[in-house]
Amino acid sequence: MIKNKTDISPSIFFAGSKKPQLFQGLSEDSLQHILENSTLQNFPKDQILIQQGDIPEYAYFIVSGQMRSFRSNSDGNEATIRMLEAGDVCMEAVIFMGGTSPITVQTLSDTRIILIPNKFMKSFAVQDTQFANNLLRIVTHHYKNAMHQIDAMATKTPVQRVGYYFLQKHIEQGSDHMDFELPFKKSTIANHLGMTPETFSRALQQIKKIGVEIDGEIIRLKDAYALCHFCDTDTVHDCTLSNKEACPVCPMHKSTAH
Amino acid sequence: MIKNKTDISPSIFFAGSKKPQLFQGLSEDSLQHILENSTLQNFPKDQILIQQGDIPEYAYFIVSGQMRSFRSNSDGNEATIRMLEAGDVCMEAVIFMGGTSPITVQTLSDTRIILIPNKFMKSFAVQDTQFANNLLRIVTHHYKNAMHQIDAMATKTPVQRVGYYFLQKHIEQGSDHMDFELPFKKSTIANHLGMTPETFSRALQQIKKIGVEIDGEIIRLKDAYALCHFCDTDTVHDCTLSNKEACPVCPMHKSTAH
DNA sequence: TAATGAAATTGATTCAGATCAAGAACTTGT
DNA sequence: ACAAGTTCTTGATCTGAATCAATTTCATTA
Repeated sequence: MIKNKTDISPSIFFAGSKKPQLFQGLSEDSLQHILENSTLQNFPKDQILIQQGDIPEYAYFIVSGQMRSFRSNSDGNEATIRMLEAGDVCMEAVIFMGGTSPITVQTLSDTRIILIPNKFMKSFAVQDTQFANNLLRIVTHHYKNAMHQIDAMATKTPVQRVGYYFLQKHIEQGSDHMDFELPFKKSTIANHLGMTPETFSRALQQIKKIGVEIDGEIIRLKDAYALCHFCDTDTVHDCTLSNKEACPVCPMHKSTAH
Repeated sequence: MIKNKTDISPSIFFAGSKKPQLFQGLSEDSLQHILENSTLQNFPKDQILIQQGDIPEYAYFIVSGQMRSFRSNSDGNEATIRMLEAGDVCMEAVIFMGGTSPITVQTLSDTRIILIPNKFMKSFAVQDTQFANNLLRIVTHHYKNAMHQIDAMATKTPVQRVGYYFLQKHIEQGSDHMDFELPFKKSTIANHLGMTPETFSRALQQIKKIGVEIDGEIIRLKDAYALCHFCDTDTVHDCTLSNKEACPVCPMHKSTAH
């Protein structure tokens, strides 16, 4: 473990578009205090940072790179819980669960991470209400995503799951862009959506039929409403088309129509 | 909406075995303050308290009765997220998600509920660090359960899911008792475990073969280790048998053996 | 640029769990 | 205690996604 505290300056994550949720609304002092207690470290691809069943030592703030968290059973089957990119935090929820980690965390690329010690997280959450509330917002957000995942696996077809995932990415990257890039390997996304790579691949073929071009990693929408079939009550609010009548299946109109 | 503030006294939930997580560690003043801002109300069976897509107005603390939260899609398929009993809180996570509710909440029996207003929850969480940390603990716990649910649906067979559910209930109700009662209707449990009632029923038949008697709502273990097959790294820590060598499949021993 | 290996696609087959359908067991109320 | 409605169980069938298997495409490195 290389401690190079002096290397960490707030500029690291201010490089990104916006201040990460975890640090929003914190005073400069608080932020400084967090960074002083943390360490910055690089990890190679495919490194396991913590194993399911281990005691969590750190929360991981991703400066650059990709990771995933997953659970695996004795037969070697894996269920991907989250796929993470720069700006995301990981293990921050696990730390407050108490006990050992229910997930394994693994890098998917060379990754630069800020390690925030478990004990510091816990003690600082009690000291700083803003920090506690940031955590609360982040964890509830994860929980919401988990609800979606449960719902998707229980009631949605593979095509619907892929479509919903695409819709989310589309909205994330600004609905004005008609194309976006898959941020992860297809097999990783497939697992996260609870299906095999084969099924994912076949779902892509289906989705082409409703006006979505797929060119390797690049997804291109032929018209702005191509993914509206996959929208739901949670997602409409983030949709810039939602108030436009043109949307063929918008759940906002539906609720009043039906 | 009947406001009968004077009716709410801390004794209501102290009747249960232990102080509910939500109120743990709070000063008497804080607790009083919460109750003064809340209302107590009775609801009949099968009442919808909030619909998916609605703006959450309250967090629900269950004094007595049963509820469930679920998501449903346009085809009428439902995915049960949680099943709740006396002492549980609901919507406390949703309130901090922002936006509309991703879940519908429904009573499963006549139910007595303390309604804590959304706005009060949010403002009090910023005022009182202990309260924020209680929420954090509760929400992370839900999140952990959600992870299990995802994992179970992605990688476990129906029999394994039922077995794991039974193991949890067994541990909850004190591992010394060799029998316990299913707290919910079988079809509700089935849905929560991501299967049809038929599949649940067939899974019960399978489970009988490994030494679990099923007599209506009553589940009786023929030997203390009957459910150990379904244990995992998260659950061992709550298992009173875990340090006993007799456990045939304990993951704690496995990890060192393999 | 060719060679090697990994990832993705495509096809054929299998199988677990959903669905459909009927009957049994349990509740509830009169 | 009986009738009516649930809920649960059991059986038969069907179906969609997993699995198995073979290419194809793409990425990496010699």
